[in-house]
Amino acid sequence: MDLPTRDPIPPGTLDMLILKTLSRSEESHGFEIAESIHRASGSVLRVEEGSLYPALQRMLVKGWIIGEWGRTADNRRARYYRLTPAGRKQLETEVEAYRRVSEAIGLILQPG
Amino acid sequence: MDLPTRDPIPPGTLDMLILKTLSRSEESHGFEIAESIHRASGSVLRVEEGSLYPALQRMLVKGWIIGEWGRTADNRRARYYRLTPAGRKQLETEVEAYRRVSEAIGLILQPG
DNA sequence: TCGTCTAACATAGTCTATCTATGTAATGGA
DNA sequence: TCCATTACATAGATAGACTATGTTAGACGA
Repeated sequence: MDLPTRDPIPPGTLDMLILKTLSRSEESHGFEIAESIHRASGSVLRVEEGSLYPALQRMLVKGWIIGEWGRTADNRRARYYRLTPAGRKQLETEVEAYRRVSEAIGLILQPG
Repeated sequence: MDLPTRDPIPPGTLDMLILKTLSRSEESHGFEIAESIHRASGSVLRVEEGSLYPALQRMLVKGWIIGEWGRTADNRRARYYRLTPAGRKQLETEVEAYRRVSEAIGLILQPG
């Protein structure tokens, strides 16, 4: 029983989580982003690669992030992503909507 | 511009919201459930009929709710649903998972 | 230098769940 | 008799995350 605690990413929140993760690091490559989300969530959430990379592609196309090929510390190829101003704006929008809906659900779940 | 404030139901939460709504009323028919969710959410969330009725069907099949045809106050046909013990258990499970994931996302969204 | 391992990226296809659009039946009122 | 409304129902579209699989290139031991 050493499987790590782990829930799937709720549909609709992945972009927000990636954007938020990028917002607090100068730049990151894919694996770093996934690890970062896992760690920052207290090991509750894990992004699968099959979700992560398509999401990064979509966000590149939308102009929310830019990506540049580079080298990791141990000299491997990796694509480094960073937020654009549009991405920062999008993050704000998504967090706002997330909080609104979250509070609404909280109201419904209240005991009573 | 009198469109009511309204966000879509986040995927994966509809069953929980319906179960919770039923848990606080002896019994309700479909329209009442939808109105109840809308009202209890502070008019933020609205369940579309095309989501509501299929969800009720699924939950009938799973044995989480039972439904009986009856009459509304103004003598219209309506199907009245109520929770089963299994439905009550399911509600607990879903709320627990929802809170766990919610907190995890909250951690990630923390400023810093 | 050979062979294997792994990191990192990529994508096709599937699945789940909500939404839009549409339709039915039944009741009450004009 | 005709129409509006309530309540239920369902087909099809759509979105988004998952599983499964594949590719590439560098690391590293023998």
